[in-house]
Amino acid sequence: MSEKEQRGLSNECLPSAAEHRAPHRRQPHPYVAVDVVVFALGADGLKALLVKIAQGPLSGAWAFPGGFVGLDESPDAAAAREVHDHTGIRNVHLEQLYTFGGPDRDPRSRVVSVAYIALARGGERAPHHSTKYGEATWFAVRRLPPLAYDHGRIARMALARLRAKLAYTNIVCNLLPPTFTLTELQHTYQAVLARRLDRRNFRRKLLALGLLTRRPGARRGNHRPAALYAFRRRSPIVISIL
Amino acid sequence: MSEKEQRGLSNECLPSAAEHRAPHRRQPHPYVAVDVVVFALGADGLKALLVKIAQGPLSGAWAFPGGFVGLDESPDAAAAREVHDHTGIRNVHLEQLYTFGGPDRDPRSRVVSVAYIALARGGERAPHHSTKYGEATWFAVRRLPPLAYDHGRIARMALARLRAKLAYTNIVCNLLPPTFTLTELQHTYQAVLARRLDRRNFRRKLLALGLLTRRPGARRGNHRPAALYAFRRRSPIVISIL
DNA sequence: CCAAAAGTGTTGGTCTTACACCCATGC
DNA sequence: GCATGGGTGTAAGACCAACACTTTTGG
Repeated sequence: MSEKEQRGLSNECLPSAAEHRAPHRRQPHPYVAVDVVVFALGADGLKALLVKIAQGPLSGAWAFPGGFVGLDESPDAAAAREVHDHTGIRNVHLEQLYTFGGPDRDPRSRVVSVAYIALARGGERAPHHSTKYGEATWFAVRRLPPLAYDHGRIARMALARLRAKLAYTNIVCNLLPPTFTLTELQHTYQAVLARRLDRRNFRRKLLALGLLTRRPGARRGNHRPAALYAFRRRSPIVISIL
Repeated sequence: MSEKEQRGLSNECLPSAAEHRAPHRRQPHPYVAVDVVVFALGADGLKALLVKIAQGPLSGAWAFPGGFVGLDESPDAAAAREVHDHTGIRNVHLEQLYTFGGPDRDPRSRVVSVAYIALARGGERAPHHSTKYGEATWFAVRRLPPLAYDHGRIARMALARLRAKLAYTNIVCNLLPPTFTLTELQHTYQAVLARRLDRRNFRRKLLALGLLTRRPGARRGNHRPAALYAFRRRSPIVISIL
């Protein structure tokens, strides 16, 4: 994810180089921010983390965690920092969602915001509450409150992207613990997709893909123990899963 | 860390809390630019527009057209402006590709760049040459020269995205004139995908989808006239095509 | 022995792929 | 009449969706 893009030295040689070479130097220009949609599995379905805006005219409204991109950090790093600050989680899976930059997103100042999706492994955790960060809470994605700014749009796009990628990547491994049962895997799919899948077809398909490997031991509960599996590879793979 | 300071005081948590703090804080922050990969159909396959960097250490190198995003325009508008300035084309199909923003892309000024894909209808046109913009040329995507900055990466990502979207959207309509023959449509797919498709299967599949409508008349050449078709809708549709 | 979840196969329909021949036209 | 691209059908295999019963365990 880290975009170490070497634009090179004087980037003002961008394609349209000449145009902005000197002229735009030192002129007011948009701020750059990130907004992060952090998804996690809760007991009752897929959750997303929201924070309550503490100041300004929109105080009290809910929004996704986010903040400015510093001069010396990439948007990816800024997104990772935001996730860590709000959840304490490091090494979440992060991927860029879309960049929103309309001049009227926020009437008070021009902000171009790079939205990210983050997937937190192993279910929701207690978010960090503090005066610094204000109230933060996990909401069921099906019952999000009204969101500030254009975050409603971000929410819809994030969920659509996540659902789409479930079908053709191994992205789901970022929502699961290292080992899991096939039923847990299926429940994860069902929680994200918000629809039921046929157990027999699901198991056959997933096993046939060869992405999983059997792990020793079993999950024991009140009933018949379930075999444990893990993803053979956690690096992103593009394959037709569903 | 300077990271924290950059982001402002208390609650950078608010994704946009930061935003309304922005006006009060005047500190250096990254520039925002766009880079546009303009695709068009040429007689011998898919083309992309490149401009030659005229100034700076990389002068002489090729890159995609791009430029800074002004305070009062959206990245989308900036991308459209770039395309128009270099090609004279308005109303191209534009879609966001990815945002690149590593801090070390430019030692002198930090630039976060939003990359776009643009599709020019009706084949390549003579690009605008001028002292302001320098030399601009259409290159076959299979034989792009070495590119400045990380534009090689942008090129690979743009082509991969375009190919992927051919299979599940009606995006191809943005590369074609209003009416076209099925053979022209197939050639467009083949040019982008760089592989051959079976004519009978292709025609059956496309017609079965119901996205096309027959147009009166026929394309006459040296041989049997070909029926003309048009897309029923040009608004983006998500459907499995291939 | 009962409840609850784990585990397993088959079948019918649909979709995909591969492939060969006739048609309409301009020259 | 012939060269060229336009237009059509079919058959075999792969894939997908629907569906019910047996197994294992804890209590």
